[in-house]
Amino acid sequence: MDVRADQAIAKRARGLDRAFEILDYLRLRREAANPNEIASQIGAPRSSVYELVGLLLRQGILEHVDGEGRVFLGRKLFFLGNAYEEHYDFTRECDRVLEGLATETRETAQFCMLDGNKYVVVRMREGARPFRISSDIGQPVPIPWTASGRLLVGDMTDAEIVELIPREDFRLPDGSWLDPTAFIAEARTAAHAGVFTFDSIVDSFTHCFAVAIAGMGRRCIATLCLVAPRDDGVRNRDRYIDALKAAAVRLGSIGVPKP
Amino acid sequence: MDVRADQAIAKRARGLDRAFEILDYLRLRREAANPNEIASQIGAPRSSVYELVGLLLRQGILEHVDGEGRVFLGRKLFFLGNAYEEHYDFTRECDRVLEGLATETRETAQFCMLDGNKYVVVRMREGARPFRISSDIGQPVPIPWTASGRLLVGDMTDAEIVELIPREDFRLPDGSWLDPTAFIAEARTAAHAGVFTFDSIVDSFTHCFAVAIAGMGRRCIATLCLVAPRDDGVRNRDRYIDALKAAAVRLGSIGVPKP
DNA sequence: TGTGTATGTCTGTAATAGCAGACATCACAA
DNA sequence: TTGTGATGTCTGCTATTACAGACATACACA
Repeated sequence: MDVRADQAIAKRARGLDRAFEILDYLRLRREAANPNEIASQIGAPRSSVYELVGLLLRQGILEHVDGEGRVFLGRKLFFLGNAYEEHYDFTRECDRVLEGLATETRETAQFCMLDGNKYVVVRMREGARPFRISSDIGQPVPIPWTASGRLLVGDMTDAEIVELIPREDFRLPDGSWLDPTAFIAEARTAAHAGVFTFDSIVDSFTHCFAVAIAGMGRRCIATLCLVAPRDDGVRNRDRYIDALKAAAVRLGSIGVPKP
Repeated sequence: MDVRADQAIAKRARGLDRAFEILDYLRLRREAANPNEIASQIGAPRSSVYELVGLLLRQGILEHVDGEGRVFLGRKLFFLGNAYEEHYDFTRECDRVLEGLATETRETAQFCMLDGNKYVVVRMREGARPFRISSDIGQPVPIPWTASGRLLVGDMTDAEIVELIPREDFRLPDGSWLDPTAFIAEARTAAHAGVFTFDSIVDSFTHCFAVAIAGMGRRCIATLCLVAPRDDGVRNRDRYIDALKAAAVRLGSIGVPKP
């Protein structure tokens, strides 16, 4: 019943890969689940999931969340994540920079990165508007849907870009098809300028501004963005870009491990 | 029957366990390392570590940090840690509370938890003194060495406490031996009062104040602490305890997943 | 009552993962 | 040059594991 008809023979998955599948499933679900449900949702054998969940519980990577059965990400992941954060020491300064951007422009400011082959908002500061614009933190979004996406893949080769981004992610929310070649061309332009702006393609009322933040090795490892109502965006274009570029400079040492 | 001849038979370790051994090693080392060094440091076969590091790199759990070979904790762990943090939503309020405590008392305020069988400072706000007192974030410390330790194990049974804490952790930094029975007695008193204070046993000049923060199910899942010079601690004892208790109330809903 | 679904446990077994160890480099010192 | 240690790759063997599937239980609802 669960035999992948078209594909090759169902291969036996590695425990480690399954384990991280479980963790990622819980992360995106943002809610506890019992092993049974995890198994059915990620399409893994129940007995395997039960065993792995047991192992992960022993490690503190997962935790029992209620009286019965349901588990969620555990404290150990929190500690490991903190160690990453501390090593690449950007959170503190990043929050300050976002604060400054949001105050100065009154628009929503975001710090974004790639998570594997998706774009995610890592940190955000909402603007000072009656109706604020915001996004979900940590929610994966197809790279081609975002201004930052152009910058984040800007230093890859054409082949790397095509290989990284799932083909279906070029299908935009409105149903139209973004030609990968056109996307790559935009990425090249963006990488060269260090900035990319456009009327958002995930809605009809925002204009997005993104600037690149380079890490140690020249690469664009993150972006700073402003999300503005379209008319404001057009009106303040130069000012916003200047503000973003100045902010990016402040975060310039990002990605450099602390001394 | 489980023949637990610990050292006798060289057991073949599970990949998952080894993987988390690697992650924990890097976390505590706080610096990148190459697989060869990791293997020798954690006492694992080189070939196994090379394979596991490869798998973890593919998953984004580890990342190459420099041109060659050396790896450190990866971005995926950061995302997973963030998801934990968001779910148990305490960081933001916690930082505010620490800020308030540090401002009000001018002493160093800390938020502490157990990481497995060790005590760790999770967040900290230094006090407003010419010579500030501080600790390393995330560094494991033997539970019996700390005031918080009494509270954090206060809801376990005697047997659980003895099983949890490695025997050598009852050897205090000054070389003296803390009888586990005495420690457990202190833990009982602390659990009952919800507070524990003492002249620190890791140095000769601080007095520590700790209050319990209870999660959903009555348990003490974290503590708030103040670390003061001894004379100040004695002088302001009641005031500090009141401040901590008030702060703990503000964090009372901690551990409750967001609605 | 039976029937179906959701849950957790336990087993046997083929597939494979962890390991030992050989091999190949490179850097540097003697 | 030779020697020594640190580094990374590769292979084959077998102890272990990921899996299928049986079993057990609890709770629906007809």
